[in-house]
Amino acid sequence: MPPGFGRYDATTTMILRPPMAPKKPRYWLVKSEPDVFGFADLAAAPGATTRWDGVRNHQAKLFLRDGMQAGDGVLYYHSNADPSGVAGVAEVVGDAYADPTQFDPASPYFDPKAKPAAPTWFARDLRAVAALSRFVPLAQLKAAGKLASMAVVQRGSRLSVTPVTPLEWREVRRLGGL
DNA sequence: GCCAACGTTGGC
DNA sequence: GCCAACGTTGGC
Repeated sequence: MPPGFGRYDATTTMILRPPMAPKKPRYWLVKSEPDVFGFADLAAAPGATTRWDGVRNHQAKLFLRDGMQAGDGVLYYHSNADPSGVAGVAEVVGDAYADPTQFDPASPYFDPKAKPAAPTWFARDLRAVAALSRFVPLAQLKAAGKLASMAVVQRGSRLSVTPVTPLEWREVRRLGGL
């Protein structure tokens, strides 16, 4: 090992890993009932973008607020549908912000305990990227060995926002013809 | 529409 | 802090 190696190494590390290095994309699955707001509704929205609000589960909130990053990939899943399954791909737009519905007494998502100075619930904006060429029904997700660990195929799974691994992301897209 | 699986609420 | 009751989710 040459003299001065440590200093050289420190310098290269600075160059190869600058403080502003882009973050690795993460992947998620969100559930929505197509009778309420399906992937087609998202694609037809202004800018193909909508506010993802009304999440009232703390675990899902943490994924939404702290896990998601702008640009992350999102699998758009239709729940309570015939059949249920993944309909399209979306992306995370911008940063998390306080969910305004928690402060709105007229909203079904109103939370009387929530304080504007310290919001309880958070929202994100999601933008439709592409419908799957082939809808991927839940039965197909369950039959795919690579997807056995996905939250959505687990019995009794109710979380409306769940993480997806890069491998799962690629496999669902492949099954969907993207 | 049924009902299993969860999460939350509230009495104690 | 326990836990029964209740409400909701979501597959089927």
